[in-house]
Amino acid sequence: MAKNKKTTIQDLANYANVSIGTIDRVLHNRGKVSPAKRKKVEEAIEKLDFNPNLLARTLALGRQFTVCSLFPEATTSQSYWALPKIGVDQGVEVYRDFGMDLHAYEYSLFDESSFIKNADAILGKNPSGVILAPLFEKESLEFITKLQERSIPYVFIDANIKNKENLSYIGPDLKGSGYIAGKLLNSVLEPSDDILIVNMVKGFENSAHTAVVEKGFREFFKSNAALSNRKIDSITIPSTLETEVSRELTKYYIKNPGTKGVFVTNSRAHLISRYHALHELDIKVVGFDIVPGNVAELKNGNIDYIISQRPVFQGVTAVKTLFDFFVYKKSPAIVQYVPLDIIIKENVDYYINFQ
Amino acid sequence: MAKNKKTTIQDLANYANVSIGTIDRVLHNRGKVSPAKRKKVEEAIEKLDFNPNLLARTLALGRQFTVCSLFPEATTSQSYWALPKIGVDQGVEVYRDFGMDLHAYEYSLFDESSFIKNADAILGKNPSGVILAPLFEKESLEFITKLQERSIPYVFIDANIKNKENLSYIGPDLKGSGYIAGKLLNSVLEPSDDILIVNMVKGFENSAHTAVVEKGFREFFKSNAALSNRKIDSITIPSTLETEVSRELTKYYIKNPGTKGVFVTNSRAHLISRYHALHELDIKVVGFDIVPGNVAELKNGNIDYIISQRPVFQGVTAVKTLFDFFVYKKSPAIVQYVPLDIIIKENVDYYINFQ
DNA sequence: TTTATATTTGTGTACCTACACACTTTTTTA
DNA sequence: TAAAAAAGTGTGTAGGTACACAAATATAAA
Repeated sequence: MAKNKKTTIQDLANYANVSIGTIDRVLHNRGKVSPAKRKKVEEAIEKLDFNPNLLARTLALGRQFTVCSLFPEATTSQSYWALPKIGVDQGVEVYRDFGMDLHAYEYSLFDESSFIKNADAILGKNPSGVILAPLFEKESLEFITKLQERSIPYVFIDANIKNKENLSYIGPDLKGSGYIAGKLLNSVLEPSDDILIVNMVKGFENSAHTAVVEKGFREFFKSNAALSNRKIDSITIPSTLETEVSRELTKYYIKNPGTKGVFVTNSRAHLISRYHALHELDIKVVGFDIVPGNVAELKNGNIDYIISQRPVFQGVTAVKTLFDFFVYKKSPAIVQYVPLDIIIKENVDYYINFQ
Repeated sequence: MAKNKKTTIQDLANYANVSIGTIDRVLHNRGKVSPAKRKKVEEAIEKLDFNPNLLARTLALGRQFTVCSLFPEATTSQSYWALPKIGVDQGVEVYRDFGMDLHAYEYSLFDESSFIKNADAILGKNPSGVILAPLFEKESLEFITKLQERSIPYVFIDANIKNKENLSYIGPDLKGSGYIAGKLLNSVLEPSDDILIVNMVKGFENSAHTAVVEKGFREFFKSNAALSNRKIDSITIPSTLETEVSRELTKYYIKNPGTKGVFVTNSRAHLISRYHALHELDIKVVGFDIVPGNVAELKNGNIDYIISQRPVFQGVTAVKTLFDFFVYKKSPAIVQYVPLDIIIKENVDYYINFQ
């Protein structure tokens, strides 16, 4: 053991009777060392339990890591996409003194060309790494092709495109999240109650995403014969405007008065539950993510369960993944599923206070 | 802005036409600077947006932080106390190059004198800070008195002693955790079903702890008139041995056949649910913590809900709290409640894979 | 005005690593 | 065998900060 003080390269040099230059050549396999001395040095490394000091190394190398993020724009501080951004900022803050540096870019979900424009801007920066939320599949593919040409590593966050050369995907297991939603909604319904799945799509978001969530949801009910003869409809509302949402829901509920549970496949459940409250409908709601709107509705009882996919943590993890790759050359797991937190009125505050 | 390269003290010196020595005196309020130069330097700090480089500072100071932890012993790698330990190890690993250094001590829950012995050993080390799980209240009070005499900062983890000079408490809101357990158990029971609360106490653990959890649990049922006429008993089993547990449960269940739900106030729910499975009893179980025994029982359906108080995260947070205090002189919140995660069969794996 | 004292300011070194460069020793080739 | 090439080894410096110490300047006392 003998780890009173940390072993330095000078300690190694003293032990092996060589200069620190030779130590360095051995450590970094830069050749030009006689077998005899190399052996002595390796013995020293072993005996003195040497670990390079990351601080001194970072300082000596003076490297700079520029990371670019490309996310959908957070229209207000209330919206979901504000959260991963906060996480990325937090992560970069931690590694700032290690030379990490962030340029955040945003694209509009209503405008593919804004994605392309920002992607090009990122390429112009020639970053060390990229964090991408690939909600536009086609444009994302073009972008990552160019990243690969330039050997710029990238991670996907929140949404995944499979079988690509991304370093890692950091986000939820979409199918699993739907399955859990199914279990939760089922737990607050009677066996005969009908269910509605609402896909509320904003702009040109990739709908393959919500399709997987829906599939997981339906799978829960299929997995249990006793539950599988319940009616489960799904509708897509191509807007987040109150009037549009209101009209679509009214249209549906008038035709389907047996609906007792709603599953909203993204973070906009509060738009639905507010409608229910307004029209005094006793319908259970399960949705995603701890955004302010959902929290308020959860607390006043209009939403029953929120599933959180830890958006802040996703951002932090994405940054950490890139850093570990740059500095420690550590290859991350290709898929890093975040925990899916089950949030109810009674535990939501603990989550809010800790992010 | 102009943050192309980070501002260094040399940059400040150039801007203010002084030496870096003077810069340092201003930065650290070491006096002996003429008002004129001080003003110029302060202007430089402002204009150039200077932030000291933590790496270089740490290297220059060469400080060493010795942290000692004092936890109950983890009898096997399966037991709860293995988890906070893992967290502490992870945290210390992060800050190792910043001079942080850990000595972990353990005490037996069956032997107060082992607590005293280890506490004395820690005092002998004269650490920079201490992480304490104060499960023996009296002995803990004596220990922290001595820590205070020596001005050694300490944090409580997992269990709290209120109104002490601890830097912070990092752990669950015990009352809230009981309340949530009540809500969860209620959600899987019929209104007329009876409930049993099991306090399984090992050694001389502080039972005030479980009393608070039980109080929170009962409060849930009191808060709702419709639920408050259900029978809720509680028993204390002063052992974790299978034969003891078995005898106590048999005794109770024979006299109380209406029992349909059990709440176990600590991490030993699997001992109860195994008994249920063995005796083919259809009794719902809610307990705490993702220990291997509970995970297995959750997966095979004998436990319905596990509430996790993020033990690993508690350890990490405790270390981070001390580090921030040492290095940034940042005073933490006196109470840092960890999120209370609701774990079911369907989401448990995400939690396991991420710790 | 000179000396003594206090105040202010600058310099050098340590912390640890990485790498360029220079120097020394050995081996190869003419 | 001398010169050239190759291999092996050591030195110096940068990177940013903190602090001891030296130096310079200003103020007070004689």
